Amino acid sequence: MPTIKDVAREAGVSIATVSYVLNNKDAFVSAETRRQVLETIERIGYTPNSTARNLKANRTRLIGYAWHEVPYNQVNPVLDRFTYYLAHAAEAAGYHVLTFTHPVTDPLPAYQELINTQRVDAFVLAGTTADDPRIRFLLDENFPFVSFGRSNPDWDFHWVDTDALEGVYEATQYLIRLGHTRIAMAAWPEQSVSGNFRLAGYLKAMQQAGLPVPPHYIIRGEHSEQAGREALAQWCQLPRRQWPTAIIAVSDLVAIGIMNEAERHGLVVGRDVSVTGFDDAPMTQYLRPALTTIQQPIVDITQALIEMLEIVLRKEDTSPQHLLVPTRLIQRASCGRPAPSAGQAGR
Amino acid sequence: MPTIKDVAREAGVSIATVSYVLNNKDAFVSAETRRQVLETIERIGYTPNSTARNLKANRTRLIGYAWHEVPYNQVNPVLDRFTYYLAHAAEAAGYHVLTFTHPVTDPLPAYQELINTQRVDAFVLAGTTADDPRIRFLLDENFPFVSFGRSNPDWDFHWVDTDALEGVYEATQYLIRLGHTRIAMAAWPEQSVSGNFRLAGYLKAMQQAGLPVPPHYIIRGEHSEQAGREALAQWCQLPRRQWPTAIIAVSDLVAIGIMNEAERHGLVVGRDVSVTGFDDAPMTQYLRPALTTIQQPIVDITQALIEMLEIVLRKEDTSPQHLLVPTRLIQRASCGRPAPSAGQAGR
DNA sequence: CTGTTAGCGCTTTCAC
DNA sequence: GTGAAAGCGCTAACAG
Repeated sequence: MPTIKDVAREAGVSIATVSYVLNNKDAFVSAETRRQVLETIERIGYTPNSTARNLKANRTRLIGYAWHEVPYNQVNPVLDRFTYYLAHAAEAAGYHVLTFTHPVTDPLPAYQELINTQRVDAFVLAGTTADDPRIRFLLDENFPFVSFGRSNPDWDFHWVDTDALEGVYEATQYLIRLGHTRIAMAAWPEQSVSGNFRLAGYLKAMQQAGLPVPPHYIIRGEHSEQAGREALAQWCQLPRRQWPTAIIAVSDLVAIGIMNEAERHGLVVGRDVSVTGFDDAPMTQYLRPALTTIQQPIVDITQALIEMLEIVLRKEDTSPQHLLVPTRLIQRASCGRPAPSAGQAGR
Repeated sequence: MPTIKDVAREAGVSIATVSYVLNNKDAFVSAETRRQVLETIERIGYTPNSTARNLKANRTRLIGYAWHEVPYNQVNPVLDRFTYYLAHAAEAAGYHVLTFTHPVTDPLPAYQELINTQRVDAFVLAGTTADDPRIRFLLDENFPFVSFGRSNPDWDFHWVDTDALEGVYEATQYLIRLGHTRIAMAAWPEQSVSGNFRLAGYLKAMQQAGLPVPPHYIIRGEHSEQAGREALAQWCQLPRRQWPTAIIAVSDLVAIGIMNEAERHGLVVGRDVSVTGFDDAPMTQYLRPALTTIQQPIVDITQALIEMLEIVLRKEDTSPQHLLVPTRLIQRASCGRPAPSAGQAGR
């Protein structure tokens, strides 16, 4: 690989001059010399060595992003896409993404190591939780990062998040417009920050429409197919005329559990019971019936994150920025009007 | 961040000495000095700067891996997992993965750029095709890489691949053992290297069992749900007693199309028609019926790739290595015995 | 305008 | 055993 020295020698100039044309310090070099250097660079096929540049500039142009360890048979559909578009957005800004892994229960050493070795300039976080130790840690370390997802309201850091509250609010309104009055929600545990926003959207729509939300209409469970099954099974134990005619699931996976269990109970999804999910996971469009769901605007989110990161890395002392990105309701066959009898029964 | 100079000053030694203890050049430094330096390093919290080390050593300890651009609503389930485990295996070997993107139709500039800027030490390729331009390019450039997937047989490079032929062979045998005789296959276009191995596995089992494979039992199509639907629709146009009672799909997505179309034709999958997929995509276990499929041993593959890469990077002049990793058949509800009448009809 | 030079943080030869 | 010093490839004062 040719170095700056080779270019200098070949072009008959000093390495400084080469460096000047490389860095567009046009004022420092005559048009003619510039032309010559450029020609030489082209001819011998020279590209600056990024390691050397980075050493000099004390940066890496690398952004660290941790994969979440995931059980073999479970995948977070959103984060997969997220990683791709993050890399894409980062490249447009002149960065690359360094992906790393860590044990779910003990993420900090991996971050610490990357900071200590000065391997990355910043981190992008995803899948944040309440009291997220990573955020606390990076805040303490005063190391640059931006987060996809919120955490504790009193922690001040840059984040971008899906406006899940609004998204679920709209989905619920959609069900109400279809004529549903008995709408239930399969939610996540109370500790889940994002789960609570989704729940709040449901509650907001129900309240606004003056529809009752009996306590047993909210069932909390893990992020699993099983949790969806159990929720539906529980609702099916209510007296028939109290059965919800529509169900908001906190995620696609939970929605799938609900759909599968509905089938077991002889219910036709989209007719006897309407179901919505959240995420627009890859396969959901091919489910029978195809799942109505709330799509997260991953492309917008990754772009916003990188823009924020550029601000952070420029060290302009702006106060932490926050951005809520709107979702999109993907209407498919899993939702329909309530059966006439069912629709009335709630009144 | 403290540097090696800080350590030297604090410990009252030269930076050379610090470097010696850092690099375990034990012979060069007395036990006592060594102890002192270590203590100082610990005290001031020093970690060597990786950029400086890499500049000196003329390497990056970074492995480039390209995400495949993917239509928004389609995800390659295998490659998502692959990326995670690749990062994991790389870390165990002291490397990190740099993920980058490129337009599907024009991958080379992205690789070229990374090589020229000396951003990475090597590449890992995935999703290889026949005449894969990336392989040809890297071979020409003589740049280190290993590949998940084969390409042209006359190109000599390091690869690891799923033993898809054997996997489909076993799956077909499984269907034969269940009593099926009219087994069809939804395959990929002829240009697909991996598709052809899968097809060969099917043919091998059929031939070995002495079962007929009429030409219309092999339908080729793209990697899409639609392709699966179209294949089944075509088979359904045959006289009823020639309908296949079992279908090997070249991928899960195609299998889903087959299942969905079967439903449209009033066929119950697992009873009237058995279906197998390939990949064990995340959601397939939750389909109704759950999909019998062939799982690729991603963890083994990534580990093997990294091991090979270490050999390549050590520049030991071993001839290119190849490794075929066995698959696992995941038996679920989409396969059953043929209906008695159907089973006979083929004879 | 152009070149000389110091140095980014580290490793390693070579003297002592 | 230890340290001085050269140098990896580059940038940017500074001098001319």
